[in-house]
Amino acid sequence: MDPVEIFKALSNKTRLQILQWLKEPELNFPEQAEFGYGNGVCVGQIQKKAGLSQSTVSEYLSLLQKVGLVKAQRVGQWTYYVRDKEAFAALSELIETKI
Amino acid sequence: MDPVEIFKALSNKTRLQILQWLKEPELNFPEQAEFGYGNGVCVGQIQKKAGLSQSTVSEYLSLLQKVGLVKAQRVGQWTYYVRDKEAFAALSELIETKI
DNA sequence: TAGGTATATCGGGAAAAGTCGATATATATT
DNA sequence: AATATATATCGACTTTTCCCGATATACCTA
Repeated sequence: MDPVEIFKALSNKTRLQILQWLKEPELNFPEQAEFGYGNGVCVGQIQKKAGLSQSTVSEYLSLLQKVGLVKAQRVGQWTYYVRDKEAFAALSELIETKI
Repeated sequence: MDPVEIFKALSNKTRLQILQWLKEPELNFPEQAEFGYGNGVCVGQIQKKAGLSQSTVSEYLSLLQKVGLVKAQRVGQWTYYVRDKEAFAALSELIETKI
């Protein structure tokens, strides 16, 4: 858990938006319904909603995963992403107690 | 309160360090003692401890103030900075509830 | 008002981040 | 094996950040 890297990851409007969307997947990614939400939301859905290029969104997601804010899971040809709730709780705690 | 700007301000080792120092001024800025801690810690003390140039530290502090993480107060020729506790509480809250 | 001290602002060069299109890789289907 | 689809990686270009020295401004004191 490197705070500087985490804050860098959060210093971007689109990435922040993605995280907010992932807070309520059913609401924000209705097209994901036919594949279920059990594993998370796949890159394509997120890319479509973000409106940036496929490569950019893929990089953003892997960055968010690298710093631990989301978890990724490959299922078939899809990679599903979910918000990591514990990471946010830990970050919140850190902000009040350490910074 | 613009989250992206706040996170940008926090995305720097030195700025993060300064905020941590300001959490315990008596401990981290003993030389400030002779002027008291009532108003906060002045730029010179912070600059000396950070080891970066005067201009850089001055800019960092005014950036931290712009996004609301610290409060500044001019007293004579000195500008004193203090951590804004409420801002951190609000940020912590935002991280758990909105992001 | 002249000089000293503390802080702020400006201009710039180097490094990092943002973003893209092109291409590579992994998996699924025929 | 060939093709199609989803995702990842690469190379390039533009914008932003980092950090400095030089200079300006504000305030204090003689």
